[in-house]
Amino acid sequence: MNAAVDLLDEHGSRGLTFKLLTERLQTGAGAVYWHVANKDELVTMATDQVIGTALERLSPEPGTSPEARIRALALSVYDTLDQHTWAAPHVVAVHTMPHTMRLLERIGGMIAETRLPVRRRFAVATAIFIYLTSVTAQDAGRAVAAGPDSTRDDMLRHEAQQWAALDPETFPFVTRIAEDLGHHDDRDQFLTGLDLILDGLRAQVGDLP
Amino acid sequence: MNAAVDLLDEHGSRGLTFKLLTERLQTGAGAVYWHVANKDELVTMATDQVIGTALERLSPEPGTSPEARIRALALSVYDTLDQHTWAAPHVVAVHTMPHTMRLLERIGGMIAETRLPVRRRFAVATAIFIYLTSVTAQDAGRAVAAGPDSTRDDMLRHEAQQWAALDPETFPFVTRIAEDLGHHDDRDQFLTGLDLILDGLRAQVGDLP
DNA sequence: ACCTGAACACCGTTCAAGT
DNA sequence: ACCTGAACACCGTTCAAGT
Repeated sequence: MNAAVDLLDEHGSRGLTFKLLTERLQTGAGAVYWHVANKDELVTMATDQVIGTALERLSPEPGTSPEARIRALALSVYDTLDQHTWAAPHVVAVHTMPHTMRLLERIGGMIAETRLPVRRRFAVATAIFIYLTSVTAQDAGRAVAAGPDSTRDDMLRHEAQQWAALDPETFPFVTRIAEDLGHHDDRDQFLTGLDLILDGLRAQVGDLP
Repeated sequence: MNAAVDLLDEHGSRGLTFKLLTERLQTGAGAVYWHVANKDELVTMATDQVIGTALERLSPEPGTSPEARIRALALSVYDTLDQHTWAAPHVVAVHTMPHTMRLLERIGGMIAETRLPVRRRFAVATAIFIYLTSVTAQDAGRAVAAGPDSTRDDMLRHEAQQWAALDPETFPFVTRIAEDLGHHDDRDQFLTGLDLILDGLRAQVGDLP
């Protein structure tokens, strides 16, 4: 399984083949199939393992507000998945896997410390959980699409140029913000959305220290 | 291209093969490759076309607040992508495609009607755009994972049982909300997160009529 | 300019046989 | 119980040849 994570880091989920895996493990294909049902399950298990490392690396930080700790937790997961860009798109299928359950449990625990009404806890905790996993997946997916050959900046510059080249009459907004895209950071962007959600949460709870 | 969308609806992006496509179009593989570079590009173009239909089906609804119109737009896209579950995961790669640009333009235009400071418009508009596309992608991805054989309810029930079966000591939150998962609706869930974001937006703008 | 379709390289999965 | 590795079915992509 660790070998699978390594190979996925090197080649991505598409680039991982049973040939590569059996070569590295010095075994036959059947050996792998004795432990997993198919390639999907293999990648899913590897993905859950990555989620596990994100939880491990997090320091407790007691004393701070639940919202701040949710923020820190979300960032830790974001950064970890950013290092394993192949993993994020598979978090979808992983809702029932052990480490991913631990992640939801942590978020829920923090929400429970809030003065949010009990009946709203499920909805808000899963909303944050879903925001976290799915936006991370999208950002990581874009990083994969960019490829290791072209740098992220090159790609953003290229995209910004395409935006700027659009017709300003039909695309007044997009053409005007095209240059903002140039110095855009996915991580900041992720935080902006997360903070909007946390602001919404505070608004529902009533903001007191 | 329309044939591609139909086949994708029938078989999903994995199930779409050049064999199926050339049979339906009564041509050879080379004919398809004359128009697209590879399968990825084919699916990307089909995905953008789906986004286009989501924008088409939307009625203008003038007079309502920008936030309410963003909500309606987001729901339209959500529902359309929900009917083409194969598409959502590919919206990532599509940020530069024509209809997807129109979507961002629309959101941005509505944000511009808000009293949000100009320098924050880019960040907030893309935050909403990213929330919309990526959460939709996750929900749709889960629908694909469930498969057409087992119903959604069966799957949720099964997942809820797994949650309930966890150790209540280490998973106090998850086990307690397990039953909420039973009558859970992805669409409501999507709205909960969206409303949190819109609440956050209103909090930043100052809520006036 | 656009299409044909056979050929190629490759990959996930299976399975009879081994230990 | 767990591993071996050859064999199978299939699929994306290419390309010389056609119109």
